[in-house]
Amino acid sequence: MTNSRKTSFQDVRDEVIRRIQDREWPQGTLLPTEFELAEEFGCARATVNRAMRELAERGIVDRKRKSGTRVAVAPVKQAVFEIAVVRHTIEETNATYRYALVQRTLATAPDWLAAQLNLPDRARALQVKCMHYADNRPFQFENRWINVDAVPDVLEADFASLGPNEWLLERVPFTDAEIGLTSVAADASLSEFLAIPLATPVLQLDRTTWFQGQPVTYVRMSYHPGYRMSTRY
Amino acid sequence: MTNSRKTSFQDVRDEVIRRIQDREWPQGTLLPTEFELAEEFGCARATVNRAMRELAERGIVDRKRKSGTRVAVAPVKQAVFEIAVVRHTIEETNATYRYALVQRTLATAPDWLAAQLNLPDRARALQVKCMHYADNRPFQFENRWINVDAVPDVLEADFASLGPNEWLLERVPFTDAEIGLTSVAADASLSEFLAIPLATPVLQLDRTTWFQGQPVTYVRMSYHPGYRMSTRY
DNA sequence: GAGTGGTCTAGACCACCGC
DNA sequence: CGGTGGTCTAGACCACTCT
Repeated sequence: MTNSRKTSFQDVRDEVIRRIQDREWPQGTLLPTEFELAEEFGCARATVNRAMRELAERGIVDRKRKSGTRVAVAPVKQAVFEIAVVRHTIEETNATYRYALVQRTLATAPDWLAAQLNLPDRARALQVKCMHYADNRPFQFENRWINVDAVPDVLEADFASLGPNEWLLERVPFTDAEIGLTSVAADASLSEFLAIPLATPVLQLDRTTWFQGQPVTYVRMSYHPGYRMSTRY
Repeated sequence: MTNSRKTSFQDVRDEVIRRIQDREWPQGTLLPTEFELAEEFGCARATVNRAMRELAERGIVDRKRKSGTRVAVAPVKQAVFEIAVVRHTIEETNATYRYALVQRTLATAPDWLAAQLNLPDRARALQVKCMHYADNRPFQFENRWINVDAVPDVLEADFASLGPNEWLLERVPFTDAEIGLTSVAADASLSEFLAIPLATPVLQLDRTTWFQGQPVTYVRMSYHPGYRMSTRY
């Protein structure tokens, strides 16, 4: 016997998905109530609820009390990019990871950074520039500013062998982040570190992170040309 | 009185998050069992389960049968980019959207496309090039190929006033998609359409979509310089 | 084998919202 | 007001996996 002793919420979920995909329930259709579906599938209402809640989270259906559940009209597609530590990204491709510190400077935060992070006047920031290599080929250039007030310990970190990203993750797990993706032309510095011609198009990811409302760090990560950030959904 | 008549799964979830953020339960800590937490919070185990399942989905904790629940060590942060229809992206900024068809060509699929979409030999593909403007300024250039076998109706669509993206979404909701983001230099065609100098860095999003295993369309969307794809998490 | 999470049930009450 | 989804409970059995 197959392992279908009970009607599971996954059975309900998958069958509803099938009916939607097969146009048995076209866009905008009002679905049966949870009670009716529970009867049809011969299961408890909670089981149907579990299945439908998942569909609602995925944006496949819209649910409203009293109104009922409808097949979503314009499903908002979401692409989930996993932002992992660079080292993991590299090691996943079976390449050898190498880290190199380029510069570590303590200074008062420049105006634009103070504005970006909403820092008080004359706040101190630690700037860290470093490189990440895959099989000894330049993979990513990292340019980071760390809010010293938020992470006083950072003054004792030399970042000689461990990158600031991994260092921070171990100590100050952030609660909020803002990410941006742009395309920029390599300037003189970038072209040297990434070993590419001047003005080569480069994918640049910038991120600002906060811990419980306090700004922690701002970072710009520039990838080697040809890097493709990808995902499925 | 506040509406806290019962211990809700949200209370449990938020309290657990607090303890993790406040380092009461540092990374790697083994959490109490569901039964113990249920006792502590004075609620049913199912309630605790609901809360913990949500944290597991967010990657905040790792759960394993028998082993128990642990605070995730290197929380894999996920960035969710909403891939909306261009028109919505533009109208959200209160700009006026304008669409223009550039080219519509029916031909046999070129080899590279056949390979990309896994099409049979000599399959027909409809190529559609078009522009999306925001307040009459070039916003995005779209270059798309549509698998005619998957969407025969497409031959009757002229795409004169409605873009292929919106047309397809109404008819062939895809089930799977693969997305990539790269940075490219504007070629001659792109520099004309986007009104930018040759070789300007441009953010390019490419996407292949399938409907129940059958390839539907492949599209490259090139954004105007300065476009920043962003999100929070 | 035994401990832990995963799921299901049957019933209950509540919250929202359209009528 | 009444219908629908949202959630909680108490108990049960199952499935995975560590020892």
